[in-house]
Amino acid sequence: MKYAPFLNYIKNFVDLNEKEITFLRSYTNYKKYFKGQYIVKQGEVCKHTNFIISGCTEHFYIDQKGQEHIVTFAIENWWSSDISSFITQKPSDFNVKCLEDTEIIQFTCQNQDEIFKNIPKMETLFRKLLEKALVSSQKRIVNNFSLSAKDQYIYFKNQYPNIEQRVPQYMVASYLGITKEFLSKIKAQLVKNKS
Amino acid sequence: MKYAPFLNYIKNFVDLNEKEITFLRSYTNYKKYFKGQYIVKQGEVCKHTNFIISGCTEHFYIDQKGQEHIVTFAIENWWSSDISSFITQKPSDFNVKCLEDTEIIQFTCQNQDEIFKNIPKMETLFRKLLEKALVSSQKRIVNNFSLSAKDQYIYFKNQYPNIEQRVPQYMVASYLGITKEFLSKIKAQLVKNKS
DNA sequence: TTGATTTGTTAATCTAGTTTATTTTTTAAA
DNA sequence: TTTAAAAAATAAACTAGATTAACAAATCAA
Repeated sequence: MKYAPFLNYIKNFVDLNEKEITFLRSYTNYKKYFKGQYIVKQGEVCKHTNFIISGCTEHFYIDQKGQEHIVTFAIENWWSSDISSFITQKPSDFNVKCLEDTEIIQFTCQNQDEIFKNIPKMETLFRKLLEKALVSSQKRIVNNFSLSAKDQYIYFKNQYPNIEQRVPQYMVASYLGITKEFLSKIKAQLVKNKS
Repeated sequence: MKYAPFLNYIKNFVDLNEKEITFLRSYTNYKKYFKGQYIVKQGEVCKHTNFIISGCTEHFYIDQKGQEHIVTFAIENWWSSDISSFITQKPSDFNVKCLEDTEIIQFTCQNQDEIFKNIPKMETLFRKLLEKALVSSQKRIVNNFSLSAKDQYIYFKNQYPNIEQRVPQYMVASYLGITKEFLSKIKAQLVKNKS
């Protein structure tokens, strides 16, 4: 029953009856990707909103200078897509790539509209999820303003304790917006000060 | 008719009938603030979502080191509140202060729920507004990653051409996350290179 | 109309984080 | 089990932007 983790997640927020669950299932679909595969590609339209039921993804882009920047990671029970491209249906500025074998439940823009029309509770859920996502995006900007690289790293570890072990260190550095060399220096410093 | 700019704004996105407009008006209220007054105060709960019909506000916070950071400005036809505090009804980490005399339409959390329950189109509108807000918040993080302070300033001027003339330069610097001295240097440099 | 406060400029010095280069450790494939 | 490739550590030279300080305009209150 591949849908179970998805339906359990939804159940945390809203109660759906049998009919609504059936509807939701018929307007979404399951997909499996392998490590290294792309779910979204920079330059192509992001056609789906994806919910991760297992695995781990990185969201990154390549800037004009050819530099790669990781915007975020996503793991089980997170949503993973490029909203900007999804809502405008224009080419995406981002890549979503699997760092592990990854299973998702996904739905298209059209199907999302149908879901919201037929199950208004789902639109309320999404409105609330967006509120939370906006709050944490703003929080990240604020941290960028106020915290040193070291404190941002500590904040990242506290907020996402499960992620650091699953991704290479140079990716954490990229997420933090610093070089891998500097993160290495920060970690050495933290180890020294602890003892 | 103080409500006109607000209703016109709404009309850009959704069609409301007379009954819905009446409902909306009875669940919102008009308020006027003078230059220098606070709409939201750090440490107090943000009780309203505010829509600016005239004027200009700054959203800022004071960090542990006592430093002030401007997170954003807001002018006519923008929403202005602290979502985090509004949705949790916990004390806000931010201040919203009027940089000019400012007129707003506002509604409480409870009334927002009533509005969404009675006019589902309004919840759809807000869901879409939140999507856009999230996209532009993410864009700001991306710019922070990729652009130099100079290019971020240029981006700011292009994206918000109306704001720079209305606020002092040191506030623009604060918004950009740089010192006023450095912004002054950047501007001198831009003037020199233009000629 | 003047003094006081707010805003903006310039320049010297300083520092958090980058760049470049080399070495070491870990991982994974054969 | 060996070996090549990927990831991490270390260190020196470098730079974008901060800090400090002194001063110049502009605005405002009285």
